[in-house]
Amino acid sequence: SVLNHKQCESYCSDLLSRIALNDNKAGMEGLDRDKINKIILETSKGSKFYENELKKEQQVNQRIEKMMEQKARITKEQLKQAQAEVDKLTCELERSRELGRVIVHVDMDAFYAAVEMRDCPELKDKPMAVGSMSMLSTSNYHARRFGVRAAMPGFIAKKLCPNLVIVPTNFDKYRAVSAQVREIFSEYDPHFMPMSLDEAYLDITEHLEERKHWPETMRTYYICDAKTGNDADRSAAESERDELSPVLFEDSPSSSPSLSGADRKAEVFGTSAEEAVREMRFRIEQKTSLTASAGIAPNMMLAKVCSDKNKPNGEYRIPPERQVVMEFMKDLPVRKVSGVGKVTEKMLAALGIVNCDQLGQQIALLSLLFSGTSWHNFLHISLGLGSTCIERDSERKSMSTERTFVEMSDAEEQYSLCRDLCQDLAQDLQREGLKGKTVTLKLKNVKFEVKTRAFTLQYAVCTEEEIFAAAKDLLKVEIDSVSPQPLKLRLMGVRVSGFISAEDKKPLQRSIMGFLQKGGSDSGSFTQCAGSVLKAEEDSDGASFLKPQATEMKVPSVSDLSNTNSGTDTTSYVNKPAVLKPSFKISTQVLPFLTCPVCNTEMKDVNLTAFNNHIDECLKGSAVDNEPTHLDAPKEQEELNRKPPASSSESRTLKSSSHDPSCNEEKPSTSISVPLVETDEDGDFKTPFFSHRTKTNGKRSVLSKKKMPVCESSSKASPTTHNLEAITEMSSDSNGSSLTCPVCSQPQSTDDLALFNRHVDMCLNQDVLLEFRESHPPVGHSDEPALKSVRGQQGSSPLPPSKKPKVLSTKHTIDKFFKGNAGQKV
DNA sequence: GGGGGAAGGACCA
DNA sequence: TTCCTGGTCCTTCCCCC
Repeated sequence: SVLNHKQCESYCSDLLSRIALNDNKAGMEGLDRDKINKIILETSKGSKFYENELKKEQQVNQRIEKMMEQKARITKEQLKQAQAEVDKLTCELERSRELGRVIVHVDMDAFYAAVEMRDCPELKDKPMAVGSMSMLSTSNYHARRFGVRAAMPGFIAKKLCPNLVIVPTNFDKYRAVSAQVREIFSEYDPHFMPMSLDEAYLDITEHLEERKHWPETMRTYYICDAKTGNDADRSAAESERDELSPVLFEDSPSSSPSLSGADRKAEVFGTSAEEAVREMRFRIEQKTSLTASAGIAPNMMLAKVCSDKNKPNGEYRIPPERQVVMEFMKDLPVRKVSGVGKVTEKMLAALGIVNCDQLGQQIALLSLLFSGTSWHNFLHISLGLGSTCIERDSERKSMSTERTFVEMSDAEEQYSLCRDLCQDLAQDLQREGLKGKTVTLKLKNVKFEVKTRAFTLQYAVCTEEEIFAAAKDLLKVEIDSVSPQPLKLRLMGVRVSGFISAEDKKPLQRSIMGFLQKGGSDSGSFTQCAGSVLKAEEDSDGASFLKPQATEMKVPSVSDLSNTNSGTDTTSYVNKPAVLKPSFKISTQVLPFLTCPVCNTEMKDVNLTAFNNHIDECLKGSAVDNEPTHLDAPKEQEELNRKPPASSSESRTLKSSSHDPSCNEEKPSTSISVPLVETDEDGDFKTPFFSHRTKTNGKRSVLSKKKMPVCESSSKASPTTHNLEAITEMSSDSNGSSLTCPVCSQPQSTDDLALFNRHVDMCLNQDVLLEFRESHPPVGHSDEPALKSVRGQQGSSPLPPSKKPKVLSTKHTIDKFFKGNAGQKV
């Protein structure tokens, strides 16, 4: 109501250019676009989706404006220079033009729809689509006449075509048909490149060479007879299909024109490329009752364009002659070329470029307006050049899973979904034997705004727990960023990328467990990264007991490690047993013997809780109890589950982790013993497994740098938790001017915290640590961050050598922790 | 200041 | 009532040399 006429017009024009009918698809020629667009517009208007599309469109318009301003500043001299460069490059490209390969792009016609029509013949004459009211995957040619096409929401399609039948997708079925088709592809090119279930590139150059010498019998195919041979069991409906593919209309071309005669029994195919491809399509139709279209050309770019030329059930060939290629490209709309989407199309249109001929004429200008990659691509397109080598077995770069749902605002539900996604993804990763270092969380809010948040771990992960540990922290930041408002989501996804190569999977360094088991052989047991942990499980049957503990040990995350149980825990999602499980689990493990890194006492048959307690005692400087106590698992579990009293020394918590809703700040609970916490270069705490940065509301923040609490509940932490704050409290004298070294119990001046830190470092460095460091130079991820957290990074940086700070800064150690947080006490 | 890596957004099929 | 998956490119930022 506030828009004037002109604004309204521009609004509609923006809308249309974005969500209007895209009739760049076979079977959609000559439609009444205005009428269809009006319906789409009316149905979409006012929706959140539409508003977002409009926003995106305005961004594109801004890009175009910027581009036009840039264009206006280009001088004749610049253009001349650019033209010279383009000419030079064109000459080089012409010289290297390769026309010797025969590349085929095969595309099944309306694939999903065709499969459904085949299996349900009554659909054949009706407009139908596959998908749901939310989104359609594809439509048949009847429906396309109404403007119904793939990637259109079902409810809009219904407006366009009220009689539309929407069939749900059945991917198992499509996969099975796809496998049949691929079998045929492999006979023409064993290394064909599938692009999706219904599409593939083939290089049939070698096949054609061989084919030349084939006798006619090898090129003869018999028509499937439903009443004879192997297909005797086929139903009447199936027999009927053979007469006409479900995607074909009565006047559609047949893949085998000569079959229409009286002699329909056999078909002999020639030796040319066209004949070979026609044979392939014939065989596909015989085997699946579905038709395919194909493009034959000297490169992939051209073949792809060609396959669309005579759809459905047709093929088109560009012979390997430069002149013919150039002629073909001349009138080709740029949008027909794979890789040119609606944004690029609009940007080029703003420069008066619609077809490939115009594109070729404007390359010099484009070279001044677009990136090198982009304009080189434009130049290739305008010359009709493309890849002549079908990339085989290219490595997967990422794996992800995402889900769209009705609005979800409840944090607990969101965490639960996040875990489900991680579980699915973990299964997929493990199925393919992949492990990746980067975990990305994708969120789409109810306004359709998409955000991705990622962090890269120090080692590759593949288990649900590991992925979730990272993903939930990313999610937490997003939830917190809008707090106290709820985060309203409509999509969530998790991705793992940065897959490691085979050699990276080798274990590099002993873990803290190996370190603590001084003298014992830890090779093949605990290893430094999750990937290696799994390897250890595979390699060492005898070490199977290590499996859950070793894996789960990696799980603690930022939130696990940065929250001290404040006593008000039950409602918080991070308090779910599933999240805390790792901390519990590890403490129940009983190991043959461990060596205390402080007093160097060897302890036999000790469980980790007892061992932890022992180190606590050592660090407090009190009497060392060399007799390990065994806590039985249920008792320990009970203790760990118990809420710590506000001020009590009775409860012994190995490490607690919770989120206190009353406190907005994070509180790290940094146990000195087993739970793994390390500092980053600045001495701030971070999760032991990764550091990451993320951007929230345009401002970068470092998730790992969770500042110490200015939170009332911090003082309520159980003293037996032994976080650094507690140690400070215990160690500092009454006037706060000195600290007692937790190792040697000697008072040290705090005038220079760096010196104090160095002193603690020296104490800890002695004996076991020194020996360990000498025998285990830091490589990649270290599993001893718990110790590092109190002694700084000196000599034990988890960073690879290249990233190690040259100067051992005083910043990144305990002093900063004291200054920044418990600093007031100091 | 440049190179390289990470993160995040956008585009495309 | 507007999908899912995966690849690529570009920009920005930061660290390191």
